[in-house]
Amino acid sequence: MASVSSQPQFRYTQPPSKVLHLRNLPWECTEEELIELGKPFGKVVNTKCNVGANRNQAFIEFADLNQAIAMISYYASSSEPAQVRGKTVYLQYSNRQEIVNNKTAADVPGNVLLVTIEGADARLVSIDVLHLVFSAFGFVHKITTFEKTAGFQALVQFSDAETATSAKDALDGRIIPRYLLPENVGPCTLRITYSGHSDLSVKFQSHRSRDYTNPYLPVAQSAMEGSGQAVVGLDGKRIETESNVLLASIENMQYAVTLDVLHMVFSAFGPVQKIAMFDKNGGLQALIQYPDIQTAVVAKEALEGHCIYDGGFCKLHISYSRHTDLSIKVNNDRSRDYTIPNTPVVTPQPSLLGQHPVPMMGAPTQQYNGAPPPAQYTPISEQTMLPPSQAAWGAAPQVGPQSMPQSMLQSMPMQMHNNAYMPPPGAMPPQVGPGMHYPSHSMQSTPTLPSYGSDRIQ
DNA sequence: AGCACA
Repeated sequence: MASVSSQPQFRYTQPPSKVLHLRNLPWECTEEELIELGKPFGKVVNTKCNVGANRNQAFIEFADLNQAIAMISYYASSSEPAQVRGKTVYLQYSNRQEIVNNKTAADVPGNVLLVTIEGADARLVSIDVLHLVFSAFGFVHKITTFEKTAGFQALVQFSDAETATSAKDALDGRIIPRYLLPENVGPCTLRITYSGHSDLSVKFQSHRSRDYTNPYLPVAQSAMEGSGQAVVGLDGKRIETESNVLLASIENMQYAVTLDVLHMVFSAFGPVQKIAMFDKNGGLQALIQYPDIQTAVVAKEALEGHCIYDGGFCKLHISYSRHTDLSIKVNNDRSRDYTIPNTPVVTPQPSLLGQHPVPMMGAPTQQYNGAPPPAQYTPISEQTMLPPSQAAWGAAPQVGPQSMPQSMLQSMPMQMHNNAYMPPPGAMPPQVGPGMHYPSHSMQSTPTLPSYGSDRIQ
């Protein structure tokens, strides 16, 4: 007797099953279409589409065997073949008794998305760019990134599955808009599924992971030390490692910059703990220590490239220092520790003020320590503070707990890029467009969501 | 046009 078992299971050899096997389906046939097809014959309890190498096969499982038989019988004698979108599909009993749906976590909606960034330059996509892209759909709580065999991947956590779904639906299969990437970075496609996670564990703010809900999360030590591992960020600019200590160098120092002037300028953004001034390469440099990173970030963003005195004099260049706590040995005219109580803080000498121009910036309308600002100092003007490209920006969310001069709150855009801190969900204005967080140049403030439509895809 | 895992 010839055994049947080795025979390919063709034609009518299959015994009846609640499960029907369909082939020759149109491209990307949906579950809904399968249900439509089977519904006249009974209750479709399960389906599986896009099966097989060509993804043009499918399964339909009925609640009852008789329903499957009814469908097969009907089309066996019908002059009209079964059709989906006008295309003839062929049915037969499946050789399985039930559909096993490998519903993985990737298919179950959740608040965390698994994002695979595809493209030769995928690794050059910074966490900040990802944050920008996904922030368009809601508050992004956390992001972690990692390298797997699948390539460069990220987990993006939203508050709920609905928000995550809207982001997934809009972004899956799209490329990251070119204007968000440095020019030398090639196209990067986003592949998005759901993650099984619901709450990511982020221990540190780093170039690999961020927790935007926790402003006080420490910055990873690894991110602090390696200046060499600076990441290429937006526009190909290096993203520096943030620090609570700023290194300021002063260019075109036509006028003497004193400790007190620096103290005043930098106090506009929060309490200055320590300042140390020193000469380097024939110029003056200073280290300015804040209690926290976010204050330093705000101060750096606001002051970088600006001049202490009008007329292009004493231009500030600011970077993050690798120090986190300055060691001030002695309080003198070059260094000071403002955290030590009862330290006499020398106010600017009247004689000096008479000889020198009035600093153009840095005078807070209200100081963090409650002391009234020296009357001699002109309050910051918006024009002085804002680079032209940023002047059109709208009001920005308040950052951090520091009491900031009201004039600054209104005029200064909070540049959130590279910033480990984001305000908690409650502090976010309801419709902050992603433009809000964009770095100044090349990005315009957009009150609406970015379009990922075909006009942007190229 | 021919049975889904990886």
